Amino acid sequence: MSEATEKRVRSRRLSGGGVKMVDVARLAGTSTQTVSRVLSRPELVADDTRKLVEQAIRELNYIPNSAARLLASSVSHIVAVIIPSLSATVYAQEVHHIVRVLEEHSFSVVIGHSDYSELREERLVQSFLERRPDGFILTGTQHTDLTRQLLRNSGVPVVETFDGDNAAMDMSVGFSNLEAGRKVAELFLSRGLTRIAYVGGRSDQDFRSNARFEGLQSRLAEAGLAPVARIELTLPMPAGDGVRGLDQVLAIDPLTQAIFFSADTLAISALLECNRRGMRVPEQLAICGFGNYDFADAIVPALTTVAVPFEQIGVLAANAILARLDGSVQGPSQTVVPLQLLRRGSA
Amino acid sequence: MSEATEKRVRSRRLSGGGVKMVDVARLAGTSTQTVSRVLSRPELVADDTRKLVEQAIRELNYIPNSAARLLASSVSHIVAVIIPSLSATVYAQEVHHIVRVLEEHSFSVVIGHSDYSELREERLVQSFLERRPDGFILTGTQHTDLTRQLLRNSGVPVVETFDGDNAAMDMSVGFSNLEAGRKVAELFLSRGLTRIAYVGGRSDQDFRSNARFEGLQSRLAEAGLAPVARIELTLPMPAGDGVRGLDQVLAIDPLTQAIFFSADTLAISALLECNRRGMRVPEQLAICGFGNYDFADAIVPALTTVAVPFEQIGVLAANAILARLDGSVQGPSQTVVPLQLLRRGSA
DNA sequence: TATTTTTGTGTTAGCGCTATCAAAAGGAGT
DNA sequence: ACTCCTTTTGATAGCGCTAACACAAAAATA
Repeated sequence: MSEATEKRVRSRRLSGGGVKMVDVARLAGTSTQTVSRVLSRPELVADDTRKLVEQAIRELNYIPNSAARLLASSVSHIVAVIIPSLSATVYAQEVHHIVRVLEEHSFSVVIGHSDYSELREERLVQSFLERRPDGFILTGTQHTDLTRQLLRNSGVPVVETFDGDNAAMDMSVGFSNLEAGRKVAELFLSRGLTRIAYVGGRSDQDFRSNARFEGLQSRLAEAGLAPVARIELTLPMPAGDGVRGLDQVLAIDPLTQAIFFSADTLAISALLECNRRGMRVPEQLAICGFGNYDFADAIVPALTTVAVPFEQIGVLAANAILARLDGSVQGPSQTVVPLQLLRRGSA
Repeated sequence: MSEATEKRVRSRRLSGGGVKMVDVARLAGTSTQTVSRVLSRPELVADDTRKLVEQAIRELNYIPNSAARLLASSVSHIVAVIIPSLSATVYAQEVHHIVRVLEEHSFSVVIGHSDYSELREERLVQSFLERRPDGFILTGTQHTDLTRQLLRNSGVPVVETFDGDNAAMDMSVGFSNLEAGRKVAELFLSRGLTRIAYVGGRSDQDFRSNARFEGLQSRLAEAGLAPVARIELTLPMPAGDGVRGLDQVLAIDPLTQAIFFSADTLAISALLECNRRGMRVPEQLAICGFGNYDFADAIVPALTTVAVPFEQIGVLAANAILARLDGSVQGPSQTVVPLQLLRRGSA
């Protein structure tokens, strides 16, 4: 921001409302301390005084300054949330519920996008720490050393989400991507399918997709099989990438019998493309998605997929922060939410 | 938060890092003012001094306290965004781009959900004002009187989004819902369809859907027609509501020839249901959606819909705030982004 | 050389609030 | 009446930073 800007901003702000606690105190005929108490611990103030103060607050349209409060009390009532991107529905869903729960407890949520980059995440953590948040909610367990160090030093409660396979820094709320992969392998095997492919995000970007692939691979290995192809798409993956993934798989092995897509959006667009091409699903090609997306059961055939309780993850993550803050829970914790394989028409 | 909580939070915070600007100044052998300058206007500091200070900052892992900065300078670098809900893709998209643009200019975004309620919006505005944001981005132009008054008093730049039909408080970035409705009516009329229904949100919740309906209705009226049905669904509307809307329309008039759905999610689930029931689209029933959702052109038949540049709205809204803050733009402004009717298979 | 201007840095006084302690007022017990 | 508590309120001193000015040193000008 330019020098001129700062000036302009300040003068605007000063000219605006500008009612302070002293003004309220004066009008109510009390000290600022009493006003402060009415706001934060009204039970300590006599009823008559409290009403007087509340009246003055209303009359003056007084709005407390949270910066001054934070400075004096070191409580910000802010929770910082960093996700890869809000344009992926799963994260938007998660954040929705985080915001919902935290709003009820009068915490504000600040949001940042890591864009699937640890380095961007690090920068965000650094910048968010300036606001002295009371909690951090991150995605995944992959972070730079500096990120870890900064968070540890700050002493802020941290929840890592979406990864139930790896050790967390502090608290974690996730699901087992490994298990998801194994479940899908299990399903394909039970149908006697052997030529199985995987389509997911680039392995250097999408660590949780890697775990799903590993789960798939390990279960196949136990049956003496190996995936016929693994396609890596650059993040973020628009729905249309599903068709590209499908084509790449078929280019590698035209006789592929089953594909596990790391996201329902990909699976759905691939499935619809199969319909258009007259490729029969699941007879000719079985398709399994991940996430139980909105339209997964509306299309024909309905999409077989792994249901993940993303909303629940958001709620639990928010609650984990709250529980730590009010002291009802002390140490680290790891919560793993259950997955459900939804067997429908496509596999 | 309980009394015990506050104590715990404070003691945690005090024990944490706790490096302040004086510590940096001491180590660098300068005054705090010089450190402050290195952070905010490094060009004013001699190269040697600057390096010394930067070194000290790194060595101590110093992280500035934005609350103290705000208190002293009245610039928060926060923009508050209030949307109905993050679980609706359109708003998630918008917010994604708001966050993206503002992050680049080192602004933080705090998010709140109005849940389609003016009263909740009012409460959020009140609570966000405590953080002294440098800007507000709201959804729609429908607000309580107190909301307007608070915002006006605060002097903060405000952008209202998604509504290009009504007058804005300050700045606005939206599209004409009215025009959208008229465009769709035009399309149906050009196909010779006369029995036309509308499915959207409840009229006391979804004001922008109301405008779309009015557009539809007014254009039909010009042709001497009237909608055969208007279905109002309670928000938020999950995709499955599309089928309910479809059923309600057919219950009122089984001979309905065309339906305009106020959101693609509804239209898509209705269209897929028609396929399942063997109802031919568009011959038997034409369907038009709104929003050009992800899978709109992947289904069969492809969904005819109104494309709205939601991303662009996010970008423009963020830029409007930034432009106002750096003084390059002064007064109120209204930006109306263009809509595009995408004629595809379903209508 | 004397004088002005520019550049770089330090000093001081808050920003608006809360923690902490002090103290006054009222009530209960002896 | 007296002490001892409880309840309620106020005075004071920061929280960590920056704006505004003051001032010294260096550079430019006369």
